[in-house]
Amino acid sequence: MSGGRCSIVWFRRDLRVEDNPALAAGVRAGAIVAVFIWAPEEEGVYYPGRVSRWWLKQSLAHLDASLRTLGTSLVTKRSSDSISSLLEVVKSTGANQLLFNHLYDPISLVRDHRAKEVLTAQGVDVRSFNADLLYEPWEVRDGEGRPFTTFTSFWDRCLSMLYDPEAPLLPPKRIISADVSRCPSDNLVFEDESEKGSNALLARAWSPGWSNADKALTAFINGPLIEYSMNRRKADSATTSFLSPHLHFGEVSVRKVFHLVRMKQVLWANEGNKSGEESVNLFLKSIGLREYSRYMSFNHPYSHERPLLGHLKYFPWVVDESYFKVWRQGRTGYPLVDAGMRELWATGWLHDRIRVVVSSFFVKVLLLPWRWGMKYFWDTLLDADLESDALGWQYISGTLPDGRELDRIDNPQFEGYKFDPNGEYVRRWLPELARLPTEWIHHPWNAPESVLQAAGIELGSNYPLPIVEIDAAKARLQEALSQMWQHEAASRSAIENGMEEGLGDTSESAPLGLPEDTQMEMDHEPVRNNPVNTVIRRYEDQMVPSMTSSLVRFDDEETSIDRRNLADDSRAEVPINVNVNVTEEPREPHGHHVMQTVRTINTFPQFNFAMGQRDTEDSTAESSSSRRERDGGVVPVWSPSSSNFSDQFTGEDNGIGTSSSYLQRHPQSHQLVNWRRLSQTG
DNA sequence: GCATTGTTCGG
DNA sequence: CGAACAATG
Repeated sequence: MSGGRCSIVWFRRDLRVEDNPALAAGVRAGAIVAVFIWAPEEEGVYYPGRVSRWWLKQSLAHLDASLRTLGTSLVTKRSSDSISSLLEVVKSTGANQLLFNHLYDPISLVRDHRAKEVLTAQGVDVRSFNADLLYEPWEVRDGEGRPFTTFTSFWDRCLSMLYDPEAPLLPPKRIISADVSRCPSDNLVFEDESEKGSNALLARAWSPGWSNADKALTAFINGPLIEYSMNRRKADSATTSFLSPHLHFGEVSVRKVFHLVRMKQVLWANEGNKSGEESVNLFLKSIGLREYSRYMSFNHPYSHERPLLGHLKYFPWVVDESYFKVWRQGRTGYPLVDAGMRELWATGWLHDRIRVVVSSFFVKVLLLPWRWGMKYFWDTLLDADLESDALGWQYISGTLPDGRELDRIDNPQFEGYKFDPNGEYVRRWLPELARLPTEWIHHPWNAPESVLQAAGIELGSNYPLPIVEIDAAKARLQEALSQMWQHEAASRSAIENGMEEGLGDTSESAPLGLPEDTQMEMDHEPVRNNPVNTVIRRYEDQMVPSMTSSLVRFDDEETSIDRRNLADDSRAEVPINVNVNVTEEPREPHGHHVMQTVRTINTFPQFNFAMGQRDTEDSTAESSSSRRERDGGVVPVWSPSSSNFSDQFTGEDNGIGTSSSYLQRHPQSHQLVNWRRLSQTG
């Protein structure tokens, strides 16, 4: 069934030939132009870090080699605008079809939607596929057609869907190459000279590329998987799957992972191997978290820069560059934290447990704004992944409905006992502590002077004293929380009294070039209970996940706004705005940031409030809140639609499973950061 | 042995 | 907070 079709297969983060639906569709239809476009400027501040680029380079080479054995090769383009590059490829090859697999980060959502529009307008047939998830975000909904708001409910549903995730596709046997003689490849540069030395080391530990990913998967399933539940508490052990960078670049399909792992589970269940079965459940949960991160990103496109629960915008972050630096360098005086940070710097890798330790320390002990930490992870992690990392940091920061509570400080000393009982991990990464006996390895500040001397340690000199005592940290955190609640309450009452601005928030400024964290309004009613419009289509349909595809749903409910305007805004302009505005800005002392206000805000002020609470006069809410947003000064918004998707967290009677009963039960308090309480404050 | 209280931990 | 688990009597 070949014929006249010539398809561009646009590779992005699906760098594999196996179980690649876009590629498979192209092969089925006829000739293929395989394209990769390197347009990092489109990513704005999320320009990939050094190790991430190193991985990408290897992975592309690997993919190209595979494609060559199948009969074609990878065309590479350097671009500042993916869509114009696609148009060029269309022109130079005569392709009449564009095929790609879905992505769910906010920038891709907008760009891909536009790609589809633009190319379709040029007469190109555009098709897109799910290659990254077990189920598309819009397939997983509660009984009333709304997205789930807690991981557990989400994952339960995924595991009990009436249909299984698609079975993985085999790699094509042969590919018919289109004529690309007039479509030259650009040489892509992923590292500069200064980076080469550091990168050379990476190759010793990692082998990017889809067939290596496949080997890693097999090795994991036949090895560490069965012990996964026993070993997961150790900082050090090589018991994790090490699949995350492979998964990030789509070198291996989660569907394949899922199916293979499930088969093992069935096997072990039949053998009565309880712990093996449990191991699979735990491992699948981590796969589920990855799914959930995409789900959240799709439903809440702001989630990588705004807390999902709005109270955090009143949190008095300590905007202290020197703390930040100490953390990065692994000189906090807490051995487990420092070991983790040194490992991260040296290898681009951290065990999940240690990620939680260091990020939790960052947020709760140092009180630094979580997005700084997230950005640092982005820059340094080999498996840096915007959606997963945003979810992780939000979890740590207590801004997810089912995340950790913010007022609980984990003591790195005790975590050390748990995750690194023999101190091996600390000794490996902190040579200056290598001679300290295990008894003191996680709290050298308590060690007798003689012990320290024998170990060659002089605290405050060759290893620091704790930068903040844990008791002091607890007090500081409590103080910060009570300030946060006061601000929150004052601001709310100011708004209710009709003051235009509420109170200026104390929120994170926009350091490190990151956008200011502003509204995630607490007081908007979620009104998305319209299952009818939930997009349900067949698997190979034309649906591109995009802001606008989600917009469909509230369009119907929302009569007071100019829809065309809204949609236009969210599509074309947004990504450009992001790139333009989110650049490094000098930070000012008190977090007052001057940054260009993004156009979309002004063109679309009324959006939030049209959905807004029923018991508040619309106009009031409208003006105050939109004003605040502007006054905040720094609000890169790439789609007005996005805020819409977060208000479900804020409502009281949106019937999210058990949550409403929780709501009834817990009275408001200024002590606890807890979404249930928060929701009651409305 | 089992009910009771304390502790840990949770996506 | 509440569930699960541990220590305790």
